[in-house]
Amino acid sequence: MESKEAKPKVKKGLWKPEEDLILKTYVETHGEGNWSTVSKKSGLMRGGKSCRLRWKNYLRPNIKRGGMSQEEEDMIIRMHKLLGNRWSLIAGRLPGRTDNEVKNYWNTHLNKRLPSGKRKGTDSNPDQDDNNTKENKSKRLRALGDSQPTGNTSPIGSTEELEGKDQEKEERSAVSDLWAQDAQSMMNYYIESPMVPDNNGTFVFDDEPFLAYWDSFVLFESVGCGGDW
DNA sequence: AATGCGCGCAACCGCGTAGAC
DNA sequence: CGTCTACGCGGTTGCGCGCAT
Repeated sequence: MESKEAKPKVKKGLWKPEEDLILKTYVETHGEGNWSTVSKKSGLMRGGKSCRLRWKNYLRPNIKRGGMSQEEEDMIIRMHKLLGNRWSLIAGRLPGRTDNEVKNYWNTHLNKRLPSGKRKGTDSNPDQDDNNTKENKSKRLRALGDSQPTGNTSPIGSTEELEGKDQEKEERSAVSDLWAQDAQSMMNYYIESPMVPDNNGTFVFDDEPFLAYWDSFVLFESVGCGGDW
């Protein structure tokens, strides 16, 4: 009974060191992308998603593992207040950190520490709870505009499709207001108490990182979604 | 010393979006 | 223009470890 037609082709579970080595070698040789073919060509019996996740979260160069610094923690909290559960965006501002790690860190360390912290699975910002349902997810993405390096759609592009959709307009307006308020407080915060360079140099939030951090906000504002704060 | 419980982390799953055909 | 495929993101689950009883 071993030769079954429905044998599981895709391996699951924890990655073994040898699997890591295979994947790392393969990606370093052939580059990222085409994850669906990586498993076949490299000999790994893993799904493309699994390979991509493993590379992105653990094998990629410059990955920083281990405890978060106070600055990183503070950054996560403030970014989450601004962005909600936009883990990839938050992680994008933390050099060497991945969205998965940020997400886990939030769920396990930060969420419970906050006054209104919720339990696992309902980790959204209370202020934005209604906005974090799957139903509204795509709406929010369009309204906020994703600053993905892949060059995603402009938030403006979808506005033309909103004819008669007052609900979406209201939502966009509400989001805009929220951003304006929080951006203002963010600006005040960094003006009054700017980040200082970390002792070990792992995290610097002084000049350029600050600008890099703000570029998404500027992008958002510049596309006409926000007011002038 | 053994058992149970809780916590943290790694990985999987489903959905949405973008690009190719 | 419509359909298909691959990629990326966020939510959720399961496993392993450490601590308390």
